[in-house]
Amino acid sequence: MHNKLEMAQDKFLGSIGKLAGSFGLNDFIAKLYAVLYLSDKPLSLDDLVERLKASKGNISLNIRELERWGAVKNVWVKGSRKDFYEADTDIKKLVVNKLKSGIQKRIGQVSDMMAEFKALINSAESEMTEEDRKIVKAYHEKLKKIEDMTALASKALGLAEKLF
Amino acid sequence: MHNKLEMAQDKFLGSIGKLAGSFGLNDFIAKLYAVLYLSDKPLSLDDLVERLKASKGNISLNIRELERWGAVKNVWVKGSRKDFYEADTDIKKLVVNKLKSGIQKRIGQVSDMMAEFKALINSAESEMTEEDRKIVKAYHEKLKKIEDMTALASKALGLAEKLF
DNA sequence: TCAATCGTTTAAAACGTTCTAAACGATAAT
DNA sequence: ATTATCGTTTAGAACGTTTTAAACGATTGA
Repeated sequence: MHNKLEMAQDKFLGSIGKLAGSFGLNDFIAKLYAVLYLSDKPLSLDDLVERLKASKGNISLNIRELERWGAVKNVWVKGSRKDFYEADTDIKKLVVNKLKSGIQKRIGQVSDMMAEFKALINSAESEMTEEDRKIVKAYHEKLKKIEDMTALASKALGLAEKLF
Repeated sequence: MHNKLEMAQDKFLGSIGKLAGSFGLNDFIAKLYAVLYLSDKPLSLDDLVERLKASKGNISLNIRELERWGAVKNVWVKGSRKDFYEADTDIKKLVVNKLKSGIQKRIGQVSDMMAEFKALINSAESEMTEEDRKIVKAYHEKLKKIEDMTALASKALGLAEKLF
């Protein structure tokens, strides 16, 4: 590849990495995907080692993660016994799926969390003082607010799904 | 506070921490906010040290961060020269604001990133081979997809804003 | 059968982030 | 004035995560 193009890509990869990092996901896996996404042909593990100057192990690990996400697939290249990888270029689908499942998981976690907390504070009722009961009542009101918010989040997710 | 209540809260705090962590933000700051959110009265730095079994420094640092977010405010308690803190209980507002500004920032980053990348690959044009030109053309098509997606994200954000 | 070429696994190193303990300056009480 | 009580700052410790290099097993080719 032309040198200036590679330099341009490198800058791009750096930004992609930062962006991904700020979303709480690994920089490197994002760069890896980006390289495959921009490539006009499938790349081998060794190509990626060379392109990203990272260890085989690291790339192997993260490629498998990308496969698990359905973001990358293994393709056969005639005449080579290496594995070659190719990005699924439907970025929108990938991002939306990932966000959707992520949000749903979190909403589920919140529900579980709330249920457990409520069960615990209620089970303590028999041994509570009057003061404690007041506190617990206040808890329930505050928890209600959180529940309202998750309900809204669910609704918003449904709307967003239609939009995309 | 009643012992069982405290244990219940501790479990809750643990879950909150994990949840926050999975969003890429600090566990501890989430627990800190949660304690203040659930508390029926403002708490001092020392109260929080005792409640969370963490160092003063850590709490001081994270309280200031919460203040910066508008999630917590310093209140005066008659008869004490300590600082007391109180959670802003409008969780919905807090979460929505934080998400909104976060998403907007990211969208901006993507735009900047794309602009820079395009500028770089175009500036290289004069020294490019025919093959390079083909690659660049393919880049532009792929970048277009990303731009479409961010545009959609902006639109979705606008809709969500109305909903909340 | 032996050697070379793969991708994966693993134990340890490197790294950034978070946390702590101690020192500090500021303010208030004695 | 001196001491006690605050919150903040900071240098280093602790921690989890990520990355590497090397070893490995499996597969292909000679």
